[in-house]
Amino acid sequence: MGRAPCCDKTKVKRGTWSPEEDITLKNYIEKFGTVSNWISLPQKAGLMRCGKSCRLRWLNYLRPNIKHGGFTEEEDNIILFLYHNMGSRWSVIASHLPGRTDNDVKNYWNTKLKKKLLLKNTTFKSTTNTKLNTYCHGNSDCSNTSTSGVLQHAMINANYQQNLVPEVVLSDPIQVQESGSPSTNICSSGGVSTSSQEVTSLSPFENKDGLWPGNGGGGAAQDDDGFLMGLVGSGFYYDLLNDFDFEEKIG
DNA sequence: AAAAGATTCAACCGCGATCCG
DNA sequence: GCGGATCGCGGTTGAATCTTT
Repeated sequence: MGRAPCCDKTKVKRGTWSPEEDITLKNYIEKFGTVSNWISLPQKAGLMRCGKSCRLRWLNYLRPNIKHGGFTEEEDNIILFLYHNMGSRWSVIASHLPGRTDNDVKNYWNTKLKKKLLLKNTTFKSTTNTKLNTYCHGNSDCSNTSTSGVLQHAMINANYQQNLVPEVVLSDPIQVQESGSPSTNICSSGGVSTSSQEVTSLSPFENKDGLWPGNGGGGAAQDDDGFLMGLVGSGFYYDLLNDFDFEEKIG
């Protein structure tokens, strides 16, 4: 015996919503406020629709302050970052992007960002003096970096198993100077550990347990130009999109 | 100009989680 | 504590639109 359907599909309209239906639904919700029971809404509002369909239409399209299309580069980075660290948890990812819905983010990932990654998912290379665009947090001096409260929030609160985050292999090792707590020894295989050392590769957000860093530690790493590489709390982050573009940018 | 192929994205589906009597 | 009802999510579909041939 299968699962009972949420509504009688022979008695509800399906497919694209008409402008009239949109107005009816919007007017009803604006008049009566937050919906406590979506299943009974269509009947009350006079819509020949399934309650789930109404909910979806409201959340993904009619709700105020919804943004469609035109994802910014920062949004791309946030999506990439969160996807690589927690997988396809679209609602969580969308919650860090004001005005974006999980459906929008999912579609954007499946149609554009994923392809972008596949096209460039080869060896990651950097060179000396290449300025990684990093996000940072905690005790770090973030003056030279792009910061994001959204990401800081995500980093502190998430504790997901690290997976899929590619290691950045540095074709020319760089000398970095760490400041802050020496306990921020989280980068593997030649990563930043103590003051002034050569770094051959960067493994973001990996500590000895293979988990995301918690809140604590903190420190800053600079390359030999004084550019802050960006230890983040107890972790490290580099800008995925910029890294993907390294070979194009550097040649 | 037309056909074919590719892309986009709104909407649907079904399942696990949560709520509530 | 149990079980049915509902919610919320991620995966998938398919019609509409765009691009290429």
